[in-house]
Amino acid sequence: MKNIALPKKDDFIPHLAYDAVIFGFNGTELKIVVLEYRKTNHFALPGGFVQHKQNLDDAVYQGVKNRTGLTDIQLEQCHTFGNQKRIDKKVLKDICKVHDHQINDDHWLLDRFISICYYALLNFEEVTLQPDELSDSIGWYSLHELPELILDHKEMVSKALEVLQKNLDEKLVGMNLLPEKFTMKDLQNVYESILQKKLVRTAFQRKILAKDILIRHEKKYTGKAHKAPYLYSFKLV
Amino acid sequence: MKNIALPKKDDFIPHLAYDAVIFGFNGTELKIVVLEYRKTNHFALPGGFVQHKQNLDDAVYQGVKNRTGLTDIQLEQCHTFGNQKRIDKKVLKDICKVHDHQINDDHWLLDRFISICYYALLNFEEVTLQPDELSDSIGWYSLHELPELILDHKEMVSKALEVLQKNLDEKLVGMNLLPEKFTMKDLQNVYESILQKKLVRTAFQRKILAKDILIRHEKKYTGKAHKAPYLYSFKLV
DNA sequence: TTTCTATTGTATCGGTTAGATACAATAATA
DNA sequence: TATTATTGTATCTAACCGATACAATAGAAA
Repeated sequence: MKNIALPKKDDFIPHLAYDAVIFGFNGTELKIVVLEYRKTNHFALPGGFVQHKQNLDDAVYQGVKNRTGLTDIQLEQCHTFGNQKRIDKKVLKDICKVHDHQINDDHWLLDRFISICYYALLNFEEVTLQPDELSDSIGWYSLHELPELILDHKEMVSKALEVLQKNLDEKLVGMNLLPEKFTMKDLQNVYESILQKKLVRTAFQRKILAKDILIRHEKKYTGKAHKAPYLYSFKLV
Repeated sequence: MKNIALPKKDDFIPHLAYDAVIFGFNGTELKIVVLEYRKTNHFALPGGFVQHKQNLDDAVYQGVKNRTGLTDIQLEQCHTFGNQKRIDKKVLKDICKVHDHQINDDHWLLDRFISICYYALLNFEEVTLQPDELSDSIGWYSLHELPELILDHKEMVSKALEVLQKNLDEKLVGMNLLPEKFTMKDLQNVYESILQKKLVRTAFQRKILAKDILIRHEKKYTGKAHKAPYLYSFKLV
């Protein structure tokens, strides 16, 4: 393993970071991307810093791409976390030590940081996560089985989910959360996973069909002993 | 006029600012607080910087209090503006020059800043605005008659209004915007000003009364030749 | 082939909500 | 006393949602 160079102080806006809550759906459950820093047992959301010459939004897009391998994702801001206590020197020292960097207490990486939290929603099955060199592993974790996260990253997840739920009806169409063709039950599963509650099947079907956003295709024969559901796709506006 | 000391670089987190959109209601219209920097003809939202030892929320509360004289206001975050181009060296130089401070192009106040935008709602009639020493004037401006604002402050106003509209039904907005006792029409005016559209009178009245959040008091005789409306106040939960 | 079972698609009933309309009550004026 | 503008409320209708019912399956079991 080669040692990673630390980010250079002068490249970045000091005291400012971003973190991203990336939601994915695997057909059953809502999951989020969490990465583990090499040999530290520290789990965290993908995050990073903003360069002096970068737009904030661009920095987040690029940074998430670099750290996860994900491209073409639609990130949206959800909250800025600015508590003065959101700092944990031990965590960062642990991370740096693994790469043979001893940093002092006054190193800029150990400063107080304000972090702007973004979130995204994407199709779990159409992407491959690529951990960067800092990370030992990167993976999808179920919301109910998250490892302990560093700093206030757990709070960020809660906030992102809250914002996602609030905007669900406006946001979902066009989000490539499902394969091209899907059943009504598949779609209902997405809603239920995000809203974290059961929906009434008949009312859900009626509501979605009334929106007139779906095209009905052939039936999907699953081999099960019951009526086969139709497949649908989203109407492209 | 005595000269104002510039904020000291080392006290504050560099490149980081906040701005606040403070909504008030005068019985007819929604207005916001805008201040004018002395003798510069530059109008801006009240804003400032975050000290190293301050929580972000606290910094905004304190800063808004210092710059406007407003206390006990409930500020909420609405968006963080991080475009790299949100900078206007001329404006800041103008402001500093008035106070006999010549600043060079590389002065930290002319750096690129990321600004976290907050908003608040308050009772127009119960507050007195106190401009700070930087400001020539501070005042309430109708949304439709805003002066030209520096940087992207106009965009901040739009964003804040959007967030306010989205959260209107949960927020019980009138509470902060109306005098203790008010008529149903007063409350409807608040809603209409915020939503920027006319509401159906009878449906509005029915909806609000159904919420069971109002106490009905005596009638209000205005001297007009028609039935006098009841006065209401909010039930304190 | 017939029967059985689980699931899907749709219709219907009742309750709630909102816009539209109607109208009685009323405060001051002509 | 008649007039006028506004307020408070009731009613009609349409839209929407949960609950329920039920027919239409697709395959397995008998």
